[in-house]
Amino acid sequence: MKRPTIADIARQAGVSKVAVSYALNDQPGVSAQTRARIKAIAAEVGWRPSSAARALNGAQARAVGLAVCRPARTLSVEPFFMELIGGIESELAPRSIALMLQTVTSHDDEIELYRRWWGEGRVDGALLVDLHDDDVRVAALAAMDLPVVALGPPQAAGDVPAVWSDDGASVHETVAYLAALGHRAIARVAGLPQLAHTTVRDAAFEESCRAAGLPAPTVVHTDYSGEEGARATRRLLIAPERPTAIVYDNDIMAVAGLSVAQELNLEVPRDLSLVAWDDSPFTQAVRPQLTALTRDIGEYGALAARTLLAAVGKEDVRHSQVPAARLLPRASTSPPRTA
Amino acid sequence: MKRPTIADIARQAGVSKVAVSYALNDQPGVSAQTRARIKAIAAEVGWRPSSAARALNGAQARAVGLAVCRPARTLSVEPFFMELIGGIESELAPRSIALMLQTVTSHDDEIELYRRWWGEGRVDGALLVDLHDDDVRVAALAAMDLPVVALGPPQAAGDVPAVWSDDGASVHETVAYLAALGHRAIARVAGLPQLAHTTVRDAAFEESCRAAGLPAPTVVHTDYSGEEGARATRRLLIAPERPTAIVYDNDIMAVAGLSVAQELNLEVPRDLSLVAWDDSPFTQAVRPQLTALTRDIGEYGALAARTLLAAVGKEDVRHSQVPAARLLPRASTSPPRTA
DNA sequence: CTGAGGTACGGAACCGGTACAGCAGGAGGG
DNA sequence: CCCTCCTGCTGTACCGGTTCCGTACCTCAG
Repeated sequence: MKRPTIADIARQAGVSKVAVSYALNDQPGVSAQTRARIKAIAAEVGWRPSSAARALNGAQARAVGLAVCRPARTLSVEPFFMELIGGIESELAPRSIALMLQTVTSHDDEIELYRRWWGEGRVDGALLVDLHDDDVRVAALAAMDLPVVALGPPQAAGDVPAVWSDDGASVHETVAYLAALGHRAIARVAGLPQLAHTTVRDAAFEESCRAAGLPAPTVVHTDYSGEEGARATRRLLIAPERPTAIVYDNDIMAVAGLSVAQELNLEVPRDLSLVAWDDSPFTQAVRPQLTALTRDIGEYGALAARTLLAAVGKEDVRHSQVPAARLLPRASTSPPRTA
Repeated sequence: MKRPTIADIARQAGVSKVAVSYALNDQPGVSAQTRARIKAIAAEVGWRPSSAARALNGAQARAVGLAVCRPARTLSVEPFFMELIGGIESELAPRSIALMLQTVTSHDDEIELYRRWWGEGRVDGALLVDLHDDDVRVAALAAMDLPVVALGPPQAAGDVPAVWSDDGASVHETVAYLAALGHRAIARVAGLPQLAHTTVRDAAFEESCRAAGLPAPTVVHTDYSGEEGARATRRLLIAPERPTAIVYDNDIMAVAGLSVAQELNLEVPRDLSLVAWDDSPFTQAVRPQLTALTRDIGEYGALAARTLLAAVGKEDVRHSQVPAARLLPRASTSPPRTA
């Protein structure tokens, strides 16, 4: 028993395929009575429109693509992605639009994947994540007329509409707060240096320190993993002039950093203040609970999805912003002992 | 400028559409010379096969579906899902098969979603996760002839082929280990009681304690969140007969439990031993590092994907197993003080 | 009673591929 | 030299919808 088609329904109802098509799509051209009869039959036999047949007539694919350029097995290191996907889904699911997810290993592969998806008519648009400085994907995607929305700072997105949050403001708030507490030596354990938002945060960090009259900060770049976060922290803490506060680019490195501090017999926050970028259940699960830069990642994804759908709908789409991450002071920050 | 079709290529090459189709699909029926010419033209104009047109001819959708029945915004609480998806992708991506991901809020919605995806020809098969006892989805999916593979214990999967790991063996190993250390009062902070693997672990836990000659264990069920993990731990530790060891059903609750113990001035592992189910960067980031039940979640997803692809290919598919989670002792377990 | 206009429906073409039968022309065997 | 087989290609139908256009019928105004 194969899937029923509108031809089957037409035969049962004693009308033409066309009448069935009109009836099921609520288009004028059939009487209310016939429409009801056809709909009843369609419901009874469990008819579903073939997405392939629809797409063939130039209709939309009702799916958007998301390629993630990270090793398939290390997607999990940050809760960030699942939260983002959750937010995206919260906009797509009610509209019955699916998310096509695929991991790739290089930007070239990613471009090729989008080209294929778009060429094959499998997606109506795409989301670009992990924006790099001078990102090769931006120009490539713009050139292929695929509706795209980038998640990241506008200056890295070129002509592609970007959804972003003002990380610079968050950095400034954090540095100003630490400076007000009396910290002068503030270090930063940053993420991958080629990511555009890392560059933005790096620059803002330096600028904020200068504005607060602090010496230039030490910045260590990592791959976001707990191990590298721990190693960076160790390096910072055994240096002759060790910082009294460290700001981490994600939650897992901050937790790892806390352990290293305890390992070195430093008391947090008395001997060392810690700030985590991105709040998560883990920042609250450890003791002391970590001061964190919190933002609504779900809303970030949701706004990106809404923006993309607008772009798919041929609307003129501009950059749009979600609120910057807010500093949420907890027990891991205090005035430094020497202050 | 719209997408080129095989008709365009046929015109340029001066042959029929059919010849082009044969040439591009490496089917016999055209000379090597013509084939090369056609392929050159196709590459030049950037032709891609329309997935819609192919699907219309009964071909496959080259996509599999995964619906997750959890609130969209709380997908992130466990790294588990991203690791699983990473593993699934590692099998799908090389075959150019996409993963359709959608979150739903009820099992009825989930069934309806699969019915739609399948009816619309958008997916070739589906993965079933978070298996419940007496899961309504199992029978519903089996009835609609959609190739399905369930991730969970076979006894909950009914006629659907399951990919599973022997949680009972892992529980047994853990309890035997704790008993050997001298623990007698072992408690368990479990996940959602309606999940099939929770039931399996609950039963195995009780059975293992009996086998080791220990009193019946206290089991507290939670929603996997850090807050509930903390509350459960607090309740266990302030009870008159408090346990000397606690086994948690995920990593985040274990980390939260560790904090609660420290809050109550209990030293881990001297006063309390802790075991986390599922290893993650966080179990190693806290001090003491947590003894964990570790398994290759990526391989779990990969095996599920391979099994599903076999089922899609009409192969006769049976239950298959990944290795059970192995106990990895770290610093959070030791003999109890009184022993 | 006639013609205009609206309603309800049917016929045919089309979207972009694939499957299958048919048909030239050349090679090879008897 | 004729018949068969193989090669290389074409024509046509088809998948399951949508859209354009045509047409029969009914209603109502003039």
